[in-house]
This record gives sequence, C-alpha cells and structure tokens, in this order.
Amino acid sequence: MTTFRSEFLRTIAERGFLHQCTDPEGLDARLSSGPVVAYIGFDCTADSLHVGSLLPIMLLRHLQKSGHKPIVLMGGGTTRIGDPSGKDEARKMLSEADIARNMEGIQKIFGRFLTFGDGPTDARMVNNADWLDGINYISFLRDFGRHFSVNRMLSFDSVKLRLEREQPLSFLEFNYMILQAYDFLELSRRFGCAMQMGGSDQWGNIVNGVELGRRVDSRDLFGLTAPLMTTASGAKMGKSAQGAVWLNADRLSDWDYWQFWRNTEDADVGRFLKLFTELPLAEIDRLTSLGGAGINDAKKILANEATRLARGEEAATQAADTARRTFEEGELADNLPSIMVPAAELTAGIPAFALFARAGLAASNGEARRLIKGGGAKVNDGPVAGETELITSAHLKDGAVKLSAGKKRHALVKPE
RNA sequence: GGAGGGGUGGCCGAGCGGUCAAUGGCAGCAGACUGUAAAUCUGCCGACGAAUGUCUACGUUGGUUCAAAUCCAACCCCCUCCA
Repeated sequence: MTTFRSEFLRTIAERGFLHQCTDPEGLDARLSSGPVVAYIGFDCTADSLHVGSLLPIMLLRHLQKSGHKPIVLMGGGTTRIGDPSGKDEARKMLSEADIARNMEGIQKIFGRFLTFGDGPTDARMVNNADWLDGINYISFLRDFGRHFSVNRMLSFDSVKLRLEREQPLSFLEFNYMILQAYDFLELSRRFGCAMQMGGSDQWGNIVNGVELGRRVDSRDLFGLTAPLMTTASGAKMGKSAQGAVWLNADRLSDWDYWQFWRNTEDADVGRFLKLFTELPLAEIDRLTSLGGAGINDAKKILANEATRLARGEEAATQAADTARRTFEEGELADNLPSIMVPAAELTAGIPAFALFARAGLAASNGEARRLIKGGGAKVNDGPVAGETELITSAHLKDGAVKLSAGKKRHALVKPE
C-alpha cells in the first residue's frame, strides 16, 4: 500500500487497523484537506461493550486525535426490532427503558476514549431510533427501496454465505443492510458525516451506504473496515474464564481486566500493542524484539496501557501492583477481588465448596466440588483437605482468607 | 396450500424403545511441563446432596408402553422444491 498523506490513514495503516477501504486515494485527499466527520455503529443489547468492540473504539480515538470528528451511532432503533443475527434464538425484545439504560452504560465507556462536546472535533453520540422510528414504510420504499438491487444484495457475502449454508435468513435481517445504509445517508445529511468505519463483516453494509449516498444525494462517501479480531490461535477475542471481557468496571473488575491482557499469547503481543495501546511504534518494536523472558515485560506493559485507557491510571497501577505481589512475591495482596461474609457465619465455619462458589471462583457448588477434588483449589496457598472442609475464622490471615482456583484466579474472603 | 427434510447439552454433531445425563469434536476449567505464554499430555465438564441418590433436560403439548431423545398424534419453528 502507498504511503498516506493524512495522519489518520497513516496511523491506522501502520498500526494494523486497515483492512478494506472504498477509495483510499480519495479518502486520503479528503482527510488531508480538513476535518472529516466519521461514524461507527454500535449495538446496545447490553449495558456494556466487551473487548471485541475495542478495535472500532480505538479507530474512533485515533480519528479524533488526528483532528477529525467521531460520531458514535447507537443502534437504538435497530435494537428495538431485535437483532436477528446469530440464528433463530430468542429475539430479545428490549424495552425502551432497557435501551436507554444500556446506552447510558455504554456512553460511560466512550467517555474514557473520546472527548465529547460541541466543538468541531468533539465526539457526539446519536441514536438511530431518532429517525428509524418515524419511517413510513411506503414512502421509505419509494424513496430508497428503489435504489437497492436485490440481485446485488444477494451477492454480498453476508447473504450469500447464509444461502449457501442453507441457514435461515429472515426478511428482517435482509433489510438490515438497507436500514444501515439509510443510517449513513441520514448522518451525512444531519452532520455532514462522510465516512463509515466498522469490522470487516460490515463491509457489505457500509458499501451499500456509500452507494445510497451517491445515488440519492450525489454525495461522496467513504467506507473503511478493520480486520476481524482473532487471537493467534484463531479464537474469537473477548472471551475469558468468566465469559465476556467487559469494558465497564462494574461488569469486570480492574484486576480481571488487567489479567486478560497480561495473559495474551506471545504471538499476539506485538499486534495487540499496536492496536490497543498508543505506544510509539519504535517502542513496540523494541519491546517485541526482546524475546524470551522479555516478552513477559511486554505483556505487562500491554496490560498496563490497555487498562489505563479503559479504566484509568490508578486502576492500572493498582492491578499491576497486585499482580506483582501475588505472582512474584507470593504475598497476600489486598486488592484481589474480595467478598464479604458475615463474621458470625465464618466463626461457625463454611464448607470449602460453598465458599468457592460464593467467591465466584466456581459457577456452582458442583463445579466448586470438582475443582477441589481435582486438586485445583487452594486456601491460603495450601491444599484443601476435602470439599466439605470447614473454612473458619481460624483461617484468617491478615484479616482475610485467600482462595485460589488454579494459579491465576484468586479471591479474598473477609468477615464483616 | 402441497411434497420432502429437519429442530439434541455454550456451539457443531451422533444416537433412533431399556445398559442415555445422552458417542465424538470445539470451547471452557483444573493438573503436569513452562514464562501468569503457546504447543503437548492427563483429568473434569447439567443442578442439588457427605452419600446409595434425587431432580431437571433431547422444539411444545398430549398419548402408547413396565420403560421414550428414540414410537404415535396435534401444534410451533426452520430448510428445499412446487403452487
């Protein structure tokens, strides 16, 4: 690929964000000549986003940092219909209150990565329910439906794959790309938005939006996608022991978030440093060239930087400190995730399995039992005699009992 | 509306009257080896219970049977073809 003149394209190309672009030269010229408004759409089916969404969030951050205006589009309208993707499982119908609450939670995350406001390069958040809700079917079809060719829609990967695999594809879902294309048009009209970004799976939808803008308004719109994030071993990103790796602190502790990055596979470290931190490339090259034990230092830096972005400076240093004390010095760090247990209960004694389940180290009593039987459970770094061994206040050390599931997952039990 | 195929645990996918809490793979958890990595090997992997065990689960609801994921009926949903 040629060298870009615009800071934004150059940055994201160097850092590995760039997968496809509708018109790289045109976009480069446009970005070089002044601030550009660009957007990425996000679902609001949950009250937090997970690491899987981090890539697009970082794209918006780089965009803003290089002097352009990011728009965060919340899919309030589309969420209301129920996201039909991912087969036929129950389409959760979210109430407006749910959606509003989810948007609020998600907004908190963006506040960490973007600067919101009314200035020329300040980010803003909009909800597509604002225009989708009021659509009149007939006039919508007449005004916009005629610009879509079914023949062409059928040729898009998202649709084609489904048909080839004989998987269900509802009309609703088929219409998704039309609604998304319409979002782009609407944003270009309202805010002069000229670019849509997204994951590579959004390519078809984005291209449709670009074309709709040209046909209806003769606008020059641009589309850009980032590669789909997987780990080097091919797994989807964002899953951890406990499930999704949430960006919101109230869904996943700072400690666990830091640990997620600390446990990155060797082969991913360089790529992740480029994508999920803002360290200069030279520094990243230096870190990843260390090899051997040095790669562990690179992982710590990755964890620190990534945690700092999402959770703040303090959270990052605390998590790093806790990790150092827990893993490298083997002492009891009081910043581990902890649960409170009534002092009286602890005096009476709680069966080990029940305590592990309560501490969140096992999903059920049965799982806790298996963990203990399998020898993976530790109390105060010592072995557990049996599943039913009573843990009492006699086990308190420095005011807490340390439970461990394996070498990495720890929790403290404190009396209250 | 007609004909055919199908709906099984987080996912994929066997089973097709008892020995089925249901083969296998993926994902996950733990152990060994290491570097809080990967790869590899081993164990675990519905819930509850100290436990013989109990309960819940093979689209839904009924039925046949001593016994049903497996047979029958109706219904719901999906796929393909025809109208």
